[in-house]
Amino acid sequence: MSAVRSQSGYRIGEIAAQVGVTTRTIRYYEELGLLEPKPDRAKGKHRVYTDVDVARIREILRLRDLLGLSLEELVEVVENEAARAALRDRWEHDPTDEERLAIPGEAMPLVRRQLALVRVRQNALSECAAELEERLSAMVALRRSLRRKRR
Amino acid sequence: MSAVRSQSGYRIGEIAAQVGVTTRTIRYYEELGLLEPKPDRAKGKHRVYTDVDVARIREILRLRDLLGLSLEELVEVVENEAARAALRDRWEHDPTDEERLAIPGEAMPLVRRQLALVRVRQNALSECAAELEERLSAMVALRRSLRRKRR
DNA sequence: TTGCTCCTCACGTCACGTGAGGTGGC
DNA sequence: TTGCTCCTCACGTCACGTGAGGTGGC
Repeated sequence: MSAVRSQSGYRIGEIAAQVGVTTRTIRYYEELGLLEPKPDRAKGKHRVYTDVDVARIREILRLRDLLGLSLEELVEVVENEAARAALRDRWEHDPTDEERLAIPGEAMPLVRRQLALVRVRQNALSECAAELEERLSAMVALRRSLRRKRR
Repeated sequence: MSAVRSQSGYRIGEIAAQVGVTTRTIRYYEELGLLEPKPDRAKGKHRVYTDVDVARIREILRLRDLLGLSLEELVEVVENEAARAALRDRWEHDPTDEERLAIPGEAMPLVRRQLALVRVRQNALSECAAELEERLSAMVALRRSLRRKRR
C-alpha cells in the first residue's frame, strides 16, 4: 500500500530545504508557539509535517522578512489567525447568518492592517529605487558626455 | 559669535533621535567600522556629528531594513563607497579624461547591484499585496451576498 | 553649581548557528 | 546491518538593549 507512503508527510529536513531555512529555525518556531507542536509525538520521536505546515511556515517567513516583524509580534498574528480558523470552524457547524456575517467582520481588519504594512514598505522601496535610478542615469549621462568630448 | 555655535555639529543623542535608533546602535556601528571614528576625539570625550554623518546613517539603515543586509555585508558596501569617494576625490585634483571615464565605470555596477536587490524585494511585496487584496475582496463579496440574503 | 547628556565597560536578549552525544527509520 | 537524518541539550553569535558608575558641557 504505497498510498500510505504518499500520505505520510515530510520530515523536518525536507520542509526546511523547501522553505529555505535550517531545521533549528523550525524547531525554534515550534518552541515559541508559532508552529503548533504535534500533540501525538512521543519524546525523541521524529516530527512529521504536511503541506499545510509548509504553507504556514512560508507565511511566517514572508511576514518576518518582508514586513520586518519580530517573532513576538508574529505570535500575535498567528494567534489571530488561529482565532479566525476557529470562527471558520463554527461557520461550518452552525450556519446562522448572523454569525456568518461576524466572521468577515472580524477577519477583515487583520488583513487590512497587514496590507497597510505592505504599502508602507512598497512606498519606501519605490523611493529608494527612484533615487538609485537617478544616480544611475546621472552616471550614464556623465559617461556619454565624456565619450563625446574625446572624439 | 553664534556662527560657531551653529557649525558645532550634533551630539550622539540628537542624531539618534533624528534617524530613529538608540545611541547604542550608533556606537556599535562605529565599532564595526560602518561609521568612521572621529580621529581627533580624546578618550572619554563626546562624539560630534555632521549632516553628512546623518545621511550616511540613514543610508545604512535603509539598506539594513529594506534589503535585509547584515552589518557584515554593509561593511563591504561602505568600503566600496569609500573607494568611490576616493575616486571622486582624484577626479577633482587630476582631471584626465581617461580617469574620469573609469569612475562611472566602477561605480555603476555597485548601484546596479543595489537596484537589483530592490527589484527583487518589490516583486515579492507586489505578490504579497496581490494575495492580501484578493483575500480582502473575497471577504467583501462574501459579506455582501450574506447581507443580500437577509433582506 | 545643578541637571542633563555623554562616556566606557559589561552583562542580558533575541533569533537563531553549531557542535556533542545519542536514537530512529528506509 | 549500514548510513543518513533525526532527536535533545547546551553553548556560541549577531545586533543590539540595558543598566552601573563616572565625567563633560550649557
